[in-house]
Amino acid sequence: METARTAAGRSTRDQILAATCDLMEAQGFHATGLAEIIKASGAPRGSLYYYFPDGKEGLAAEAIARTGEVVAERIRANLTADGGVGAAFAAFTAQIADAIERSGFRAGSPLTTVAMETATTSPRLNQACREAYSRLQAAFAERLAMAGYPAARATELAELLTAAVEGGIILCRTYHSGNPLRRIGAQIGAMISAMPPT
Amino acid sequence: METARTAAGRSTRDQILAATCDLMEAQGFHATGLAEIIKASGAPRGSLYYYFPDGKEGLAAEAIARTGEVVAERIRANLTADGGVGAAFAAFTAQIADAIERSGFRAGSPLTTVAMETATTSPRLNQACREAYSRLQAAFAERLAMAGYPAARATELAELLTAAVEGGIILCRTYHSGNPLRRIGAQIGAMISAMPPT
DNA sequence: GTCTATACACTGATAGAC
DNA sequence: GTCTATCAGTGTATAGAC
Repeated sequence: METARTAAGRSTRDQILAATCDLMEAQGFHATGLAEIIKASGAPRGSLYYYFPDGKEGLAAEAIARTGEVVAERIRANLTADGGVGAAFAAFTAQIADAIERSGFRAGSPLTTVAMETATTSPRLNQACREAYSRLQAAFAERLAMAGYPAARATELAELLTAAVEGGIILCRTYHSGNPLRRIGAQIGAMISAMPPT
Repeated sequence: METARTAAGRSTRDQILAATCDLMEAQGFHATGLAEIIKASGAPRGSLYYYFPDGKEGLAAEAIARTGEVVAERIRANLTADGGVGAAFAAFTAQIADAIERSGFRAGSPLTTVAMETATTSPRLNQACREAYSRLQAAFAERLAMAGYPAARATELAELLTAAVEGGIILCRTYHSGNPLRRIGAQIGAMISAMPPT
């Protein structure tokens, strides 16, 4: 399949997808209109249904999938195991807190809103969210396994880390401050450090 | 101000508010229409703007406030300190997991979706969410203080518990299972038990 | 590939009768 | 207090020209 390229080298399809990711992260599924996506992406108006014949739901499903990959990759890249997993996790959450602040509290937890909106109303988007969360958890688990945790324990702990980060981001965006996540990361980090991998 | 009562003894205003709480918990703010609220509440069509002259936003703000009070009360009632705070927290999360399953994964985290949708788009709803979350955290902190934690430490730990529960519920609703929250509650509970209140 | 025009179902909100 | 009628706006989606 041929893909047209813009001057910036990103395909029109890609621009639409990227704008969808951003807007749904900030506002969720229902608050984000197709018109808004087109406007934000700078893509040609007529090409949305050409590239995404399934309309808004198909577009959102792909956006969720991409977000899952991007975030999982970010976990692998930024959750370094130097100085122990506990300290590394605290530093990782602090990094996220910085990014949330820089975004003006529009970014963070890019799956949460859509996941909650569609958990029982769109099987397709629910499935996409499941797969995306599974990727995040797998990325955490991979890092924990590398730090010496047995596979089962790594999986279990990864689920806790995923939830703690999600919950922390919700508080950050609500309170317009990065500090809740920083404090949560520090506390979980200390707890991890106090408990051996065993 | 006089308040009309229905046969069931609940005011029309109350029915509308209760329906709004339920629907926004399941779907969020933008997906919930006023028509849907009227239908679900069984309230007279003409009375919505009579009781809530500020329209949807005012109605939602009150629903958020009520939800905050209800959930904080539930924390105080169900987070018993018997057998240590760690075990009590694990039991508390298991209770929530049961309720989520019983609801068909429509209930749980009644503030999350609206909080995320409106964090940067509606100052009024953002403020309502802040106050609601503060009540939850205060309820947790109160229980921790009763268990022997110094005030500052209780506040900090309460923030972690709030975030962990929120994050766990997101996973439960996404995966259509109560187990993520049960596992998370057990892990946090164990960590708390291993660390003295100091 | 992209455009415009358009269909048609809502949405939240208001006015005025009863 | 409640109802109905109505408004203007927006939502997604489609058809057909270019």
